[in-house]
Amino acid sequence: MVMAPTDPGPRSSDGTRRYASIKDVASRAGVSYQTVSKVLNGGGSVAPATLERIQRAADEVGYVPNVLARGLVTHGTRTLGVIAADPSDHVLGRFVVAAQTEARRLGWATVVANVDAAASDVAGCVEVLSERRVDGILMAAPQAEGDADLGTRLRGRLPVVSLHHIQGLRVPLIGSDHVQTGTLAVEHLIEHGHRAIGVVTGTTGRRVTLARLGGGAQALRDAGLEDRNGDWLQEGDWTIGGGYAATLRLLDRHPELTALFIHNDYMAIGAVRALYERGRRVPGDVAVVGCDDAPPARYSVPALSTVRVPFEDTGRIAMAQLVALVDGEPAPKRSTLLPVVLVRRESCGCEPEPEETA
Amino acid sequence: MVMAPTDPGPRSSDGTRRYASIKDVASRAGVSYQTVSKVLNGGGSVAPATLERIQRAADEVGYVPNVLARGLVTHGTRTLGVIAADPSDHVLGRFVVAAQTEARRLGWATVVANVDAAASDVAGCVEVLSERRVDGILMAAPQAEGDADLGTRLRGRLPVVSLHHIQGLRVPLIGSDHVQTGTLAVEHLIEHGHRAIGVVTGTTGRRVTLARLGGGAQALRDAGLEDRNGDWLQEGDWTIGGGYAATLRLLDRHPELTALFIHNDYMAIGAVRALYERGRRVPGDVAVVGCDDAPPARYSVPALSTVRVPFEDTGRIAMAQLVALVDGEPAPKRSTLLPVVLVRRESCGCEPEPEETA
DNA sequence: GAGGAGAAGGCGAACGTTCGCCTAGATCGA
DNA sequence: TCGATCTAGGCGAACGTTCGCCTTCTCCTC
Repeated sequence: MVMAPTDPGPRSSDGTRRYASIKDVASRAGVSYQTVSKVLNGGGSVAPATLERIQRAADEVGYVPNVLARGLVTHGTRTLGVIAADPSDHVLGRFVVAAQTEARRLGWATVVANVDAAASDVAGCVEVLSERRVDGILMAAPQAEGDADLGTRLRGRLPVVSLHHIQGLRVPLIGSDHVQTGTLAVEHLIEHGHRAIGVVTGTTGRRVTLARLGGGAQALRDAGLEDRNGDWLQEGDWTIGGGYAATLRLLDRHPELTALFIHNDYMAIGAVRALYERGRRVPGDVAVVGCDDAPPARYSVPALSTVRVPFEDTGRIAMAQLVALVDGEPAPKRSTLLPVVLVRRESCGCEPEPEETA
Repeated sequence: MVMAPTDPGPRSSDGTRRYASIKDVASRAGVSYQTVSKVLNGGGSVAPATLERIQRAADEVGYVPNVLARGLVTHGTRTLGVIAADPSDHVLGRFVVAAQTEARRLGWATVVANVDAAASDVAGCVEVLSERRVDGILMAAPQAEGDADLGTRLRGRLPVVSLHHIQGLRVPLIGSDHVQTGTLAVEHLIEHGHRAIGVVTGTTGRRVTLARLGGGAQALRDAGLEDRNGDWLQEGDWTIGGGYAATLRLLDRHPELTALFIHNDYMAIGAVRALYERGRRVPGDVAVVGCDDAPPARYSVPALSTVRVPFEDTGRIAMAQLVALVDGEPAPKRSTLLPVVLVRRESCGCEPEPEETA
């Protein structure tokens, strides 16, 4: 009795298991390897019997195409790179996953290079991606906004679509209407009768921050109120802890404040905690409106009023745009701005609207 | 006057900008391309002048090595793949980023393939990664635990290190001590005098869930209490909303409960909300202990007592282990279990310990 | 029964690298 | 002066594909 081999796959000269190549398939099927290539790519004319034989052979040896070799000759990898900021920021995480799902739907593979919170290594990410000859890049690392190098590093080599501005490089931007976000939030606080409104901002200088700030200021002017600046604004860093600390500073400077506009929901959670520790009730003493509609917002106590940002849509559309770009369609002339919507819950003082259960 | 060319880089026959190859560098430096290869890889003996000339030429044309071509001949890409569950779960996000940072430190590049919450496409991820001939895979998609195919798909081709069990495949596992997590949490509730302890579990059947459950049961037995099952246990799905709903069910079945052990902090946030809506105070009426020490835990109102899980360490160690494996070191015989620690905050009824500011 | 069309599949070259081996010249010691 | 040794760099082949073109059959039509 002959032992069945434990593994039919081909081996290298040193005996280790090797990926089967197109040639292994060919010799097993008794054809030239070019014919195998033909079959695997669905082109050319091949007799049904041969086709079936080749397909079976491929299965038997466990053939996995070598994208490296293919890319070498086709000058394309059908792979898109995503440079993502620290994905534990759920907001970007959702964006990235939506983008990847869309890419797969369109027949493209994606690889993501994550950069840590400090964005210390965007350059490294670009390198990793271009060494692998991705066909395009989706930038989702707002921390890299100030990176002057990035523009030159990316210059013209590859199609790029970005969530944020890139210095020295004109790329299609996509995102939501941050100005509107600021306007909606502050308008709503004004409707509730608030005049002494503090703001916990995102990172200073970041475009989102500027836009949300600008939208808020506009709402104040529209209501005939003066736009107070200076220490009515405190900088946060998008984290819960940052929001907590900024709120504490705000309360020290302006104990008379009755409302808070906070540039994201995580900071808003920190803010609510800070208010709680200082004995202020939300919304009784201080009303709070955040941004993003992060998952905890709805379930906080009190439930957080916020401006919902369509992250999934953004990811989907951004990726679709990138694919179009790679396919040679002209870049859109203007940035894409998705609208946002105010979600009234408890922290602003509204009777909450009914929400369907998740 | 001659116009300076806007871009010195090489172009393909159709006029589009092309990546410079080693041959472009060679002709510019006046040497054979093999010599360029020698220089770029730091091997061989080359005259200092030539070396400098080559390096300058490489800079001038903006040479970026082609990992595809290199991989073709070296049979290795110095790239590790990570299969990650939906990274908007911050907990996995932190793990992944830590792992990637470690890989970079060790001189390896990483690409991550994200799979959505339903884990509908782990197979696709494995495919994407093996087509790209990554040298090893780090699995971080607990949703895929039940995937029977996965094992065969991965079988023996590549070194794998995993965060979770993979059916039909013996791979080094790494994670934290989930049994201890359960024990610590329930012990602590018992210390506070609780006897009627409800549990909101993670996804049924998942190993983490089983382990945390087992640890809790052990704590009860050790205290001479009977381990109540059945409807003292309600299944959540790790999300805030899931925790909220499970807690509501629990309160319906057992209004007499005085404590809750919840298998992660996000569900715990939902639980606190549910208790609040039913008019129960935390910790006054019901004590709550979660797991993970997610960022919001510390800043919730009340601050959430929890069992801290060392995600960053896990990611770092997992990646280091994978690199070792790829480098040919023998696989560790036993799974790696990192210890966890109880963090007493407000929701269990303790005086909170002082914490340093983040 | 010659000519042509179409089907089936083979062949060679190229993609951008690495790697081992080879060669030409310089240096050196006896 | 001869050969040995070293240095600097060239050469050919291979990696796993794709792609355009070529060859051989078979079958049909007039």
